[in-house]
Amino acid sequence: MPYSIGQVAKRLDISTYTLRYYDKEGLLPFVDRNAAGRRVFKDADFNYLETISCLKEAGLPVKQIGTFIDLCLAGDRTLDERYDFLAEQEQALEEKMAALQHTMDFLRWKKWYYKRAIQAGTETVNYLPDTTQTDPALREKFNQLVADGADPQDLGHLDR
Amino acid sequence: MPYSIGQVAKRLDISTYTLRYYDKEGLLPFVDRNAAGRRVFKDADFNYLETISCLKEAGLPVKQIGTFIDLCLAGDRTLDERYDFLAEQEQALEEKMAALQHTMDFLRWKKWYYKRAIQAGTETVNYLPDTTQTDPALREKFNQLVADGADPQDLGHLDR
DNA sequence: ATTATAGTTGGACTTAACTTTAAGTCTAGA
DNA sequence: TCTAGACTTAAAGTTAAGTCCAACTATAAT
Repeated sequence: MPYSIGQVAKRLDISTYTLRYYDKEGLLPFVDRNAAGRRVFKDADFNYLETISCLKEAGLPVKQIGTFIDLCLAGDRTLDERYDFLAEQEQALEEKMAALQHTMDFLRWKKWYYKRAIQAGTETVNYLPDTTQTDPALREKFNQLVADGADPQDLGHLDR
Repeated sequence: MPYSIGQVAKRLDISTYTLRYYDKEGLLPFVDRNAAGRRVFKDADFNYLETISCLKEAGLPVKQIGTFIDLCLAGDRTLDERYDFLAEQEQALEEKMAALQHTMDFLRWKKWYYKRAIQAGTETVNYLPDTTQTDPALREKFNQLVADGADPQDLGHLDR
């Protein structure tokens, strides 16, 4: 039932330094201390710890996570605020994931681009004549292939 | 056809400081200089700049982006290496997106959790009797609802 | 010719999120 | 009782990615 900082660190696969840093930054006000002043984590604390690591994964700065933890400890009168906070984070995360999907699309187009270059033995097959600029029609073609149902992951696949 | 650092900064919506920093870190070795020593960007450079911003979006550190740019400037003999580099980034990005989806799932479960709490007027509806620990059966129930085809985005929706 | 604006450099500063150090305390086992 | 290992704190150090400053140069418009 009670866990030391070292045990928690191992279980969450983070360092004790990090846990103490979080505590200093106000993320762990719920952690008890024993007579010797050492931190004593309880099972219920893992709910908070899971939330903290989720918000961290979502890209929130430590300070904002602290704000949320404060709301949690303030009791039922902050239920609405907590809901709104999470809804905002959901929205932000949706946007971030859409951006990453866009990045992924670019990566796949570039893989296809290099697949063509490797097969031709030279990057110039992708350039406009007498330039070092990528032929815009090529990207159009890639987009068309994807729009026509090709798997963008496969399009750039290359066996050597 | 030629662009100043300020024009490029505006077009990419980043600061001139950032562009100079990238240059200092070796990300822009392809940029020309005029007689006065000022950077002169050409149209072809935007291919590189787009790639840089994509890799940045993907979360790559500036140094690794520099490595890739170096490969690009080394000519056709690095085509394979460049392909592999991009394939690795694609893989890493897939993993990151999966992790973010997991984070999103958690956020939506918590929204549902708070929706219940708000409707009951107290968070205790979510706890195991006589504890402050979340009832594990509740999360099971949420997972079940999602597995049964409910939209997790809707499940936590709350009108007030 | 003067002035405003945009560019140059090297180097210092900032912020976030750790990470380490120093100096000391506590606890369990030989 | 002694020692190893885990803990405590405050404070300093690190790293990444900018961000800014000082001192200077170049260009364009009045």
